[in-house]
Amino acid sequence: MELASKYNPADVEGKWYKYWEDGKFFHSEPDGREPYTIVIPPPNVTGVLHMGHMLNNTIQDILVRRARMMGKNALWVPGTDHASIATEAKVVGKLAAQGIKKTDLTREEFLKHAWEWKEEHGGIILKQLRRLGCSCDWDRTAFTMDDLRSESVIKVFVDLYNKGLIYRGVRMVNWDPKAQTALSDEEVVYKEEHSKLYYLKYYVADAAENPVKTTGAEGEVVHKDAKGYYAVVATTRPETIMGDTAMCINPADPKNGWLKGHKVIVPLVNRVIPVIEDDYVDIEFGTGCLKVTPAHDVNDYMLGEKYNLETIDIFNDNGTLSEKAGLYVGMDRFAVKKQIAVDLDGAGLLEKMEDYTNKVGYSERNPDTVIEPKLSMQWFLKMQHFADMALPPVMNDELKFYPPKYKNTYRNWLENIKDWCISRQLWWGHRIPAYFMPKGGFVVAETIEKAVGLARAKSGDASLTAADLRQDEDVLDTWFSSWLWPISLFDGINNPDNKEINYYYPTNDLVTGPDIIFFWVARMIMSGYEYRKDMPFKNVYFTGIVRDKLGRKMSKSLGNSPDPIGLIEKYGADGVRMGLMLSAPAGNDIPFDEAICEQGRNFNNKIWNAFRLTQTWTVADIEQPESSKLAVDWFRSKLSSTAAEMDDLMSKYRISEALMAVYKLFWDEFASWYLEIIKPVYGQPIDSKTYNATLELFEELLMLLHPFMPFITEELWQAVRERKAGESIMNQSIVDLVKGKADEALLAQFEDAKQVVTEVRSVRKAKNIGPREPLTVEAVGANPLASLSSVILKMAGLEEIVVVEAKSEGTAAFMVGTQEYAVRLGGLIDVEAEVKKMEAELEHLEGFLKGVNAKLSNENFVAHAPAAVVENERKKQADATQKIATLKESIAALRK
RNA sequence: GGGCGUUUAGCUCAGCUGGUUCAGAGCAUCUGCCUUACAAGCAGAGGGUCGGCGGUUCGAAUCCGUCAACGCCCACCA
Repeated sequence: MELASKYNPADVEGKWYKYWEDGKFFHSEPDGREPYTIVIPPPNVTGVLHMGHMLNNTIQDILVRRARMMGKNALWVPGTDHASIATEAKVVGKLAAQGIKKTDLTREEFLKHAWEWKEEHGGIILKQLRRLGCSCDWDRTAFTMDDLRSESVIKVFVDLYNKGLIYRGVRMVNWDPKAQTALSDEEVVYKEEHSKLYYLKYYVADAAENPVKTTGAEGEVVHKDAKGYYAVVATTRPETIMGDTAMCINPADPKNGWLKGHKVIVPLVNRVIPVIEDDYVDIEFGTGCLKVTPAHDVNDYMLGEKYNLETIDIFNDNGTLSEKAGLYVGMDRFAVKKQIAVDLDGAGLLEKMEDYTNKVGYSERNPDTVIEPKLSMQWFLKMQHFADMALPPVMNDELKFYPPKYKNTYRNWLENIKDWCISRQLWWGHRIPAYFMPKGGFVVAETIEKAVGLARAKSGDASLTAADLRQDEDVLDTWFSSWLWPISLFDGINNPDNKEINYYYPTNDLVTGPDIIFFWVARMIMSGYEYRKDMPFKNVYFTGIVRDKLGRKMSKSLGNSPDPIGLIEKYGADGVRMGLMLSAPAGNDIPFDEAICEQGRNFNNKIWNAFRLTQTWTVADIEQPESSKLAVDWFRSKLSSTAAEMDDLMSKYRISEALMAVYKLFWDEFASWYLEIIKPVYGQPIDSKTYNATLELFEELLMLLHPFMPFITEELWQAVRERKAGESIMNQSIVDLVKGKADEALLAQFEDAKQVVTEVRSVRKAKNIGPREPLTVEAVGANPLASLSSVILKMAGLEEIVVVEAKSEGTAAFMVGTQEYAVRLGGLIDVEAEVKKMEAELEHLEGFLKGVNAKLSNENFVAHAPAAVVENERKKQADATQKIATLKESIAALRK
């Protein structure tokens, strides 16, 4: 068979993926084996694959494929998230492009459009994951809004409500005026912004009946002009003054003490408001006077509660000013901000403006929308109960975080937990199962039928029917369904004692980004303990963020994100997987440079060509050369020790290091040493013993590589020998490889032999001697590597290695350990260069010896250091002394 | 304003509780090679006073303190 000299991934990837999928090799059912389970972090149903997904899913696939080959019953459950707000925003956008406004549609009509969109775009990402090679059990593909998952969500809501953990109430929430919904605290992203601090005049209103009494005390600041006394308030939000219902000072503030007990006038609005006192106010900030707008600021709300202030909500849901504002009604909040500054200034009420930098909250899903703190009626989940359960297992490492630094982040959040606003004023999502009764009040139930029953009982009106009940319009936060994912995927909410949940739960590894540690990871841990009394996963592996090579986040607007499918087409899925993994140590951000995929592709090619070499040989029943026998023994040991090393690295989630270990094993040890040793002279046949051993070793290498590079390894594994139908490399066991014993002594000896070969090659290069020019090497005194002579002869192109008492003239010497070797060069020797080289080494060694001697002559060292360390220093001393003597002799011999 | 993390070769990173022959890897670089598996390759080579300073110790890249730079998370200073 003629094989191309370059591996072409496009020829094989589709073929083998289909083979795996058709063969149901990814499918898992509970059985007697130990399970290994991963649930996918469900990507947004309408999303497309980006580099973050590529990284994340490559890691998961490596873990699950390796577990499968380690004899576990491995299951990776795929699925997608309905992504309530993000998807709804996309659908709204698409409808808008068609000239349809959401507000013109009924809920049912809108949902029809949304489902159509989901059918059209949903699943693209799952197809893309197949291109990557992901070994998900597609038969189990789930969706957070499919029937089972929806039923689970509703059931949990009802349960938590009945437990008194869910409540409904008017609270200050984060309002997204574009999507017109409340958001949780976690969905608000704060960005630093350059803005202005406006200093506004609030005139004293009651100077007539309550004369202003200034004390003249030190530090007092009194403002007065023709119109009377006034206070100055510094604010970044002048457009909210219509909602002011008090002004607040710190009772201990000497600047403003004279304002105590007075009333002031809100500028432009002309409302008279009281001056209240609270030590919440920072004396140092601005003027020490704070305007209090209970409806539009979280802290002001708190003050409002405390002092029973009136709350004037001046905004409509879409961010324009409402009737209650009295001024600027119908104008957008940002237009008002501009206009009111002009108007205040015109009225002489703006004392000054200063540049100011502050943090402004934006919607995570509508990144250009400024969040408005707003009072509204919402549903909340009490979190303290959950935080109490979820903190200990992580802190005591029952549930492990990799890297562990995220434990701090986690703890910090849980120790300052706030209630979770779970309702969203959206249509795409799980509708809250609360039903309002005609005469007020509501009931919470899984179904309308149950709700009717409850409503009759609660209201005492037995004639109530479903038509009388009005279901809450709101849906639940997306994360209120994803937090159940590891349970709901196995139907463990609806059916808590089923075989699957009992078998697969708790899952093993969760692979995700640290950006959703609060949104998702923490909450899954909470729901896990609430509904299974157990952790949802044993380990969490936090990946880094994929950045471009300049260290910037990848983003659409920067256009610095490569197209993953394009990369796969260019380098092959295996090449891209490898490129990503080589640059991805756990927990660090990944500066991704497309060039690294070349390394992956080149490695594929190397493997391909190693296979190609084996195909060129003719096999004969001839005697096995000594060197080949040694090579086989050595490489078996090498493979075992590397397999064990990989196992250790994988257990610590040091995936890129495990990959590097097998990369070097293949390229440096197998291709550069093993194959070169056993390679027959061109045209000559290979003995069958070596040939068979080589194919076995090659297969074993493919098995170790398979989790990282599934496609090429399957292709070659299938090509190495005839396979039965339905066989696949992905089902082979690597347990024996990992447990294999290595002959450490042989490995060490081989390293020395390799060093001899390298030294000889180095001499050849320095002296310009061709690689096939036969040479003789002298081993001075003895040759401890005699047993490996056949290997050294072949690899260094030597005629023979002779043991001599003293080395001859005209040789280039080198040392391996404490053993001296010398290459006979005849007339080619350059005495001066040789002496120079040796002198340099001598100098080096003498310096080294000096250091060792200093240590050993230090009484403190000998007295305090452990015996083994001292012993080692003595050995260093002896070795160095011997080497120095040898070198000196050599130099003297050359000089004579 | 708190908290965490990072700083080791040109680049990306290892280096665990201080001591296994003067600090390692991959990539990149340099030199020589189209040697019939592979130029997406082969062979050889060079390259770092471990961010600065101070301390503990017989001994520090490794522990402590401090400073600096960068990054991340959290927080109600309008």
